Amino acid sequence: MAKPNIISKGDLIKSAKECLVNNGIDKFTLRAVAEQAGVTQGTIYYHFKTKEQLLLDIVQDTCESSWSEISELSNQYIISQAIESAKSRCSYDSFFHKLFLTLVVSGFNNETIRGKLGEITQSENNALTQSLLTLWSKTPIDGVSVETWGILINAIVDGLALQALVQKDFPVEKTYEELGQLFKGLTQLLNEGDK
Amino acid sequence: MAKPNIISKGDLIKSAKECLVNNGIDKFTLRAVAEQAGVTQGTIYYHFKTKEQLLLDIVQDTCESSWSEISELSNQYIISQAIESAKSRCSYDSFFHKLFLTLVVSGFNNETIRGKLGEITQSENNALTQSLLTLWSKTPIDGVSVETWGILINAIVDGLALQALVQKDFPVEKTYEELGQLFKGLTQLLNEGDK
Amino acid sequence: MAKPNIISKGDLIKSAKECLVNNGIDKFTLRAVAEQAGVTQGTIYYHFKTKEQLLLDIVQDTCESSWSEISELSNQYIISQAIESAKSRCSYDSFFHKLFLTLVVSGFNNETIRGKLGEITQSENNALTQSLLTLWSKTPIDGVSVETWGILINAIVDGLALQALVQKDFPVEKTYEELGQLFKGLTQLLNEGDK
Amino acid sequence: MAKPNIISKGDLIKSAKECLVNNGIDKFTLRAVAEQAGVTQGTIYYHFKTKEQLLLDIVQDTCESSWSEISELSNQYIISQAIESAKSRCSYDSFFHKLFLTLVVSGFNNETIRGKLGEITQSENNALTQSLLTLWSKTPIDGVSVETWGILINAIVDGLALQALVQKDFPVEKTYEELGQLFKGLTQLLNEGDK
DNA sequence: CATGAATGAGACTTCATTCAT
DNA sequence: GATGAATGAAGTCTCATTCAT
Repeated sequence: MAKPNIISKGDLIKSAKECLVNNGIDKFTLRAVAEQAGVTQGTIYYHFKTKEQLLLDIVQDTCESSWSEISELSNQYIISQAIESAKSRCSYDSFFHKLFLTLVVSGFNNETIRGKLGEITQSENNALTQSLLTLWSKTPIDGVSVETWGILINAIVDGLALQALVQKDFPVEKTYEELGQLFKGLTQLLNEGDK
Repeated sequence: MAKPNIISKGDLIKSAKECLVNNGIDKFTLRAVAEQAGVTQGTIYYHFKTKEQLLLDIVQDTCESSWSEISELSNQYIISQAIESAKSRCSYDSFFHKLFLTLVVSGFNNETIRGKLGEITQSENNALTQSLLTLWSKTPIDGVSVETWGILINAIVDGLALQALVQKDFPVEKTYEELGQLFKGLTQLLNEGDK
Repeated sequence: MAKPNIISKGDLIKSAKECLVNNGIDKFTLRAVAEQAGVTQGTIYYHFKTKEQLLLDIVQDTCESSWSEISELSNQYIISQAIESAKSRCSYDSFFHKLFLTLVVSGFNNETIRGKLGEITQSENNALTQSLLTLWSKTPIDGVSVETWGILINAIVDGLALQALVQKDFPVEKTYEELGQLFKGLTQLLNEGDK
Repeated sequence: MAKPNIISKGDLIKSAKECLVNNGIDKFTLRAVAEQAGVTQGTIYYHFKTKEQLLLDIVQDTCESSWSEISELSNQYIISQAIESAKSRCSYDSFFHKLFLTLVVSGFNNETIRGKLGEITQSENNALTQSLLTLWSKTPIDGVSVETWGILINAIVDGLALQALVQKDFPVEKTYEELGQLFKGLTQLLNEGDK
């Protein structure tokens, strides 16, 4: 009774991600993943040695997606566009941030996961810093390195997402609007300082 | 064979928190909690109707602790001290943030938990805004309301904690030092603007 | 739905032994043991940490039973009675030897089990040697130490049991009858030699 | 992607035997056999209808090997050489006896296997008896038929092997040395009796 | 108050087996 | 001939939960 459906590893990972986000971490069962993907549990074990390996592959996949976005950012986009993208993922039901935070929490007891998430976060910081450098000749506020600005922006994006995830009526629109103003203000400071 | 040890609900909650943070969410079992507290599983059921209720009580307890800290903040402390306290909890092994994020992730599938965490986050925002108002007569950067500054600071604190949790060598010291400089810088802007 | 039936570890081990012998080693499942004992699988796990531990306890129990028999042998019985007892366990459906051989085969991949079975076998050898020494002043055949006679008798008993287990029509009666004659003959040799 | 390796049934049986002995009966899986043989599971199903059939073929093959040895024994070798060969297979890691006992235990729940093993054992007994008859004109001990001597020798060989399999420091050398003495002694008895 | 024995559902995992290619 | 993808039943084990004592 073997149906060679040829379901790919990628398909399974996608189903697994949905499962993880929709069912929550403690109902993230292989049975649920199998159902979601329309295969049997055995099939999952044909592709992934263990549940942990599946989770690891989810992390890997998530990081790779992030990385490709980051690469585009550093090359083509400027800060304002990065923030625009962050805003679009800042909501009470953000798939992206639910997934990310769930993985972070899983990582608390799995150094491999934790390490990978750490790397990707650091890459984000670096990319943001590079982007800032194309915008600012120097820091707009003395004592705050552009490197740290990169870290802070990333922190703000994650921190706001976190708030939006727990506050149904979080003012995403307003906050991001003013965050934009903040950047304008900072950039203006630089120009004034030049005179 | 009943030992009238008189273990309090609070003791159990404390043990449960430790369990949750140390063992991770998927090894957060009632047996583990019982062992941690030095009682049997039955005892837990004497105090909590279900496991979910225990989790809810953990959230409640955590929120209450937070609330009492917030109250102190609004009344007695100023921003710089709040930040100092945030820095002390920003580390790779932060019990507080591990607990908080674990609860947030649990909340993704439990509106009660999520709601409580949302409330407490909002309270933090408000308290920070109040604190800022005692420091700043108006916003240091046009277009960014003091309310939003409160939100942003809170976001930064959580976002930095998140980074520190996944990056073993995250530069906590340096980042918080420069975050301090940022505040000084902003406050100075206000004073300059006054002239 | 907890019924405090108070089923003892010993009861479970007994059921497990029956299961092992009746169902065979590859159908020796915990479900089968549970059914045999009239409890649920969970109950088994309450008493034994793992399936392997249950098997180990079966071995231990079997060895202890053997040991108590051996002790009686050395103290009260003489060789001929030991052989009588061996004969009674020599059959196509011998519970004892089926169990023993099954454990031996399990031991091929478990040094703990193997070690215990080795110990008990050695004890049997020793006991037999002691028994022989009360019967024979010296060896009836030059060059064969009484120690070795002990080993050989034990080997014969096991070897015959093995044959009986695979040959439906093995002549147990006749063989043991002549084995008795053999001992008589050997003992007689000694007496003749004395003259 | 079919590799016409032309792996023979015999090769698979050999791999399966190794698997059975090395991994033990409960890790005797078709996947393991396939790996051992360097083919995929499907290939095994091309050659054997079921796993049970493979096991049966292992038994068959083992019996045939035994039979050819036995034939040689009856025709060319004398008892002392048979014993020499038995000694060489009497060890803590005897592939032969591990395999044989494993098959015996499997046979407890499979009459086909059991029957075949019974037959081969009986053949061994007969061959030994025939060999003895070329050596002894009559039994060295009254009341013990030469037929029974054949059975007893076979039992000793298996029984000693069993002991060696569970006792790491079983005195194989010494025991077989004295077993040789025993035969010399018995043969001498005959000669003395002739006078 | 608290325990310890028991449960039953469900989790992860393995494995013999099938079948299109 | 042989493979690899898939299945589904069954196995080991965990865990929230119950309840008599």
